[in-house]
Amino acid sequence: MGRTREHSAITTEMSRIERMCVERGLKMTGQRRLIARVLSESDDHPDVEELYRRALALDSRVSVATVYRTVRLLEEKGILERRDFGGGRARYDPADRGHHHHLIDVDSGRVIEFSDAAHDAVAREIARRLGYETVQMRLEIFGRRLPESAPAGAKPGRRSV
Amino acid sequence: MGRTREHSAITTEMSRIERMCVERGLKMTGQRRLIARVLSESDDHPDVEELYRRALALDSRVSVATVYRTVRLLEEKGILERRDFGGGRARYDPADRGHHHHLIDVDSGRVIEFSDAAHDAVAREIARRLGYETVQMRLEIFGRRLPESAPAGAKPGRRSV
DNA sequence: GTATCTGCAAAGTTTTTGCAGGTCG
DNA sequence: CGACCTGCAAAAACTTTGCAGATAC
Repeated sequence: MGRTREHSAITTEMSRIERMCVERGLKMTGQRRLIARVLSESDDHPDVEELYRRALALDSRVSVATVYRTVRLLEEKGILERRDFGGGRARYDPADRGHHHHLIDVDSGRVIEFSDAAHDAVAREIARRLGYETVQMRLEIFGRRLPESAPAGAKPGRRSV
Repeated sequence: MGRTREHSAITTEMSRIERMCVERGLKMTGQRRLIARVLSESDDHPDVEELYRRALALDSRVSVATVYRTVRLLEEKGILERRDFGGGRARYDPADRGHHHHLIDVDSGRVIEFSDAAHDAVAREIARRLGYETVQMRLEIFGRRLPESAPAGAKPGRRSV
């Protein structure tokens, strides 16, 4: 919580997202740098409201309108992906984190994130056969724990299968 | 445009969705019957606006508010599934239709339904590897039309259907 | 310098809700 | 009859936009 206020101090380092912005020739303003940093430091799927809150905590010189404008810009540039998890708000996910899907335990409600290149290839091939190039995809599996040799201490977290 | 106009004639038959409502003990009003019928006769994924339009064409004694209230009710009862295909509007899909996935054209908003046994097998195998038995799954592919025999004048619009 | 960006607030969209009257069971 | 439903319009929730001043390159 207690994020120190370094403000616009000796920020020698460029955030991961900012680097992508620069690579794409975007004009970098203080606000964009700020939002890029917030995005780089987030490993969840924040909505605009949440991004705005996190940005404000670092520097008050930013408005919601700018957050909206920036995420839209970054989405157009392929830096962010917009996700619709329901709930009426768009949520954002840096595109360089790779796709991940969700396995939802129907009994406990727990969500396991995973990624699977083979699956994605299959899905992309389906799209191609239908005449489409895949821009984004979302797979949600609802499942029930197998009673088998279940490893006892299974921990939540991203997994590659 | 030639939607058959049986109107409120000798509607001896109960629509598919209406039957599901009755089975769940819902009070059936004229509006709910109407909306149930529209849903039963639709084989796409209409949003509320579109449902309202189709309902109005059959009987003018219905309001958007009631359509919103009804789809929410039917969703809670498991009769409808709410889909987020982007475009800002929720779209609805009767839950009793067979298992299928969706390919969403990000430019036109059009939705293509498909099913693919090979894909489902892959997904089931992923779940099994994670220690889960698949109960249900949902795949949504967002794609852009491949420049095959594409006519030159296709402009990416905000959305259509 | 100049094209672009930003904050503010007002306007747009989509969905929900308060209320008075109407309907189902 | 009593509980619930509906229409209407106003409100809420989320996102976009017009404009004047500020800023990056």
